Amino acid sequence: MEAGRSKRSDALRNEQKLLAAAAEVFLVSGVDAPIREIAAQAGVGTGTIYRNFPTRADLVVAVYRHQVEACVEAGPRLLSELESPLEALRQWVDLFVDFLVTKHGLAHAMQSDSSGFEALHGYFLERLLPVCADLLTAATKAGEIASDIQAYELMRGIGNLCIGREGDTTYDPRRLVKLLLDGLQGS
Amino acid sequence: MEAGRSKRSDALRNEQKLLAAAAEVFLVSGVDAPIREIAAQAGVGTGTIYRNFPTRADLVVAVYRHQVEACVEAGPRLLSELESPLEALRQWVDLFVDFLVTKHGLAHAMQSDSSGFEALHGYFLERLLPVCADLLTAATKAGEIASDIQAYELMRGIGNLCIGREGDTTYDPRRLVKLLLDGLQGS
DNA sequence: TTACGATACGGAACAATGTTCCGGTTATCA
DNA sequence: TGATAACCGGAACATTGTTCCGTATCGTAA
Repeated sequence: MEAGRSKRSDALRNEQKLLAAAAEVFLVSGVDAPIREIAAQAGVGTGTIYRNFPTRADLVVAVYRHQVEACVEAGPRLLSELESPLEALRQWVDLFVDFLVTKHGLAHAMQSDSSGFEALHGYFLERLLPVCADLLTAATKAGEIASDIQAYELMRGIGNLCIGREGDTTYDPRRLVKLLLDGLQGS
Repeated sequence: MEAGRSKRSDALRNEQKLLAAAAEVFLVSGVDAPIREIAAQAGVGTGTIYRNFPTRADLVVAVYRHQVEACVEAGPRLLSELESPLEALRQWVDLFVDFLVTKHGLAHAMQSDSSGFEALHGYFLERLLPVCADLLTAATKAGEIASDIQAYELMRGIGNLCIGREGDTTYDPRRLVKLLLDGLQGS
């Protein structure tokens, strides 16, 4: 593996320009902003975007990779730092929710079944699902959770609850996620 | 009110043809099927659709109006039939969830902030929110609910949990909604 | 330094879909 | 039956995703 030679210098520059431009545009117009808008912001053609990031999900993943990884690392850390696994799960979910709600439209995109966002769903699952599963298992073993819900279902549920226009003071995803977690403790 | 003369007979016929065609297409392709597809199924031009149903939400509302109204009527009935207001709320939510998950993409559309679906959100809220609020208030007064969540937030949360591809056996909205309702009883 | 092949670039071109608009048609009524 | 207002169909336009190819640039070897 690692076949193929390294990229050309201008290609590398463009990749960086694209990442910066995408981060900027995502902030303003959301993760489903038109490709042309990102291309214009970066000062490149649309072809260059597709060459570097074949699907939109690839671009989103690249932009938010650091933050996702931070969430991945937080799982085991919280589990070791805190007495209660359930409390660790709660704090980890807080991080996850914060991440989702601060990225305009990301939660919506994560569960979307169109526009080449499937890969995004897959990436998040691949990285975060094991972390969540560990937290869930630990809390269950500690007898702090009565439900037998699976990690996948829980994450999808949390992700779905985070969907919504931001700035809506009458809908706070955090309140609902808290209710959901409360529900884990048994009826 | 009721100003304006009655519609022409061909206009009425087309309206019926459109409702039947839309119901058919929604079943197969979901509520965000292309307008042209619905027009073709009905055997009319796209202009005719826009004349009868200016926004996509208007068409969706017209197609599902009966079922929404059934849900509206079920609220007070359950409340009077059952001893426990919380149980009434649970059963009513069951009806609501059944309705959402059996309509391909409806839950998704309800919270969408684009494509002229805002009116759909508004219609559902206008009809169902008071019903949900009554159930919630009754359950709270009966001391069966500890949370001080508002009806709007609860309905949005339930709606969001119902978003997802159907046929996914690993994600069951009903299980998550149950957890959410369990959470209402207090942590 | 220059020439050449590989690589990457930009944007035109095509496809899918939403939406508007208008010339022609039809229903209604006097 | 004829006038007219309402209505119809679909062409035309706008937006966005995606592909493709002629051209420009980079890296390298002579």
